[in-house]
Amino acid sequence: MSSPRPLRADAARNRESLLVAAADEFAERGLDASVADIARRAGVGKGTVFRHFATKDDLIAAILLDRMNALNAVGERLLDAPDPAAGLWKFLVAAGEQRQQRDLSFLQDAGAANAAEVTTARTTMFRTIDTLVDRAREHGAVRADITGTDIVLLMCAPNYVTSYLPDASPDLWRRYLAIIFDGLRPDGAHPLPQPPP
Amino acid sequence: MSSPRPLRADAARNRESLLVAAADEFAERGLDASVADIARRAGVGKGTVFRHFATKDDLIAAILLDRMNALNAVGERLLDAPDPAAGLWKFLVAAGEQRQQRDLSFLQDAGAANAAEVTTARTTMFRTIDTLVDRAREHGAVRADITGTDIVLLMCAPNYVTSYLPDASPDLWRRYLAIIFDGLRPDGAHPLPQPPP
DNA sequence: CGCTAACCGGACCGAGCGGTCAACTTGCTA
DNA sequence: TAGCAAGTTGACCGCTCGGTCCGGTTAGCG
Repeated sequence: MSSPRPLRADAARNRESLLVAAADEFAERGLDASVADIARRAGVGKGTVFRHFATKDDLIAAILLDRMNALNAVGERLLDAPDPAAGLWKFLVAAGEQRQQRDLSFLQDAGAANAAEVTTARTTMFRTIDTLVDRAREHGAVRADITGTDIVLLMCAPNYVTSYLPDASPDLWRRYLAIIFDGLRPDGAHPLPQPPP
Repeated sequence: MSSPRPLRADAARNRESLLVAAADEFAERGLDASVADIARRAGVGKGTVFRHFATKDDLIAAILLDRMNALNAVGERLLDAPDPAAGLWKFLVAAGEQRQQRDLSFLQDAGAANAAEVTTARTTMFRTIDTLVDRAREHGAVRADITGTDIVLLMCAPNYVTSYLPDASPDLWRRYLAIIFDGLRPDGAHPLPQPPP
């Protein structure tokens, strides 16, 4: 199901430049960074962008896919960690570091987030996290009333909250990840007012 | 420094319609809801929008101001609550409920967020929260290494994380507020990796 | 080395945006 | 109730955007 013919050398180079230029440009200017600016940053013409990605949404989907696959690789490597609690923690740190380098969370709001490939990558990630959390729970490292979905939602929060303070330490998110992680621990847990989603 | 002449009756009515129509439209379509759509929703012409608010940013600033003032009123009323822990909790719930009704957090990203009036309202809110947190800390209800700024940042998180699940219970944010609040408690707290901002 | 299919670039298009303006309507006051 | 300042309106402007297209360029194979 992949390409019948490999990309020409220059085309492959341009595709890669475009992907990183687009990621940078989106990180700086937000969701409505213009395709023209992305092309300029990559050092190619605007037409080249649309040759590689039929629409702007397709470009966003490709970026999303790259990042999710990277995270999935980390998660799967952590699945058989000796200490499940540390495994979950390391996964959350990896996710935070990815977003520290370039916060592209808002790309999830674009229509591209529903593209088939992105959806399957997301499903894979959800399943990985579910397993990570199950093991940590069995190990007594997280409270009983927490699910994988809870972690999926909460993992984005630390970077989000620090984005309101653009000139703070780039590592500040680690503080809030630690606070939230403390809230996930079994000791001192209070009953939750709402069931998990 | 206020208006030398009161607004005409129909103008005052239109201004109010515009404010709620704009809030609704922004909540539905995000930051780039068009002025034309807002005008249509309010049942007025586009020119009327610009008579009341010189630019789109001014309109956003007016909405922001309304919401912050409402929250400030709640906070100040809670300042002399008998139980400081409950006071802080109630404030966070009020903030969550405001965002549950209409999530307009992204308006903070607009240039309008730096308008003079908005900035002073925000400063007021920060000071109120600082006091709320100080009292709760003295009362032993939150851990010693937490500041008011921490709460300012974290208070937005519960609604944010649930926005990734558009079809979940509208009260789901209360679950995550409770988890985060558990992380703020003194019992079972682990040392934090980063200093407060 | 020469041929050609793949690739590139940027002028161009229509749509939609924020904002302006001059002609028209209406609430308020004397 | 008459007059007018205040308010309203929608056509209009300049601009930027995502996306198209075709003439010129180039990588790679035989």
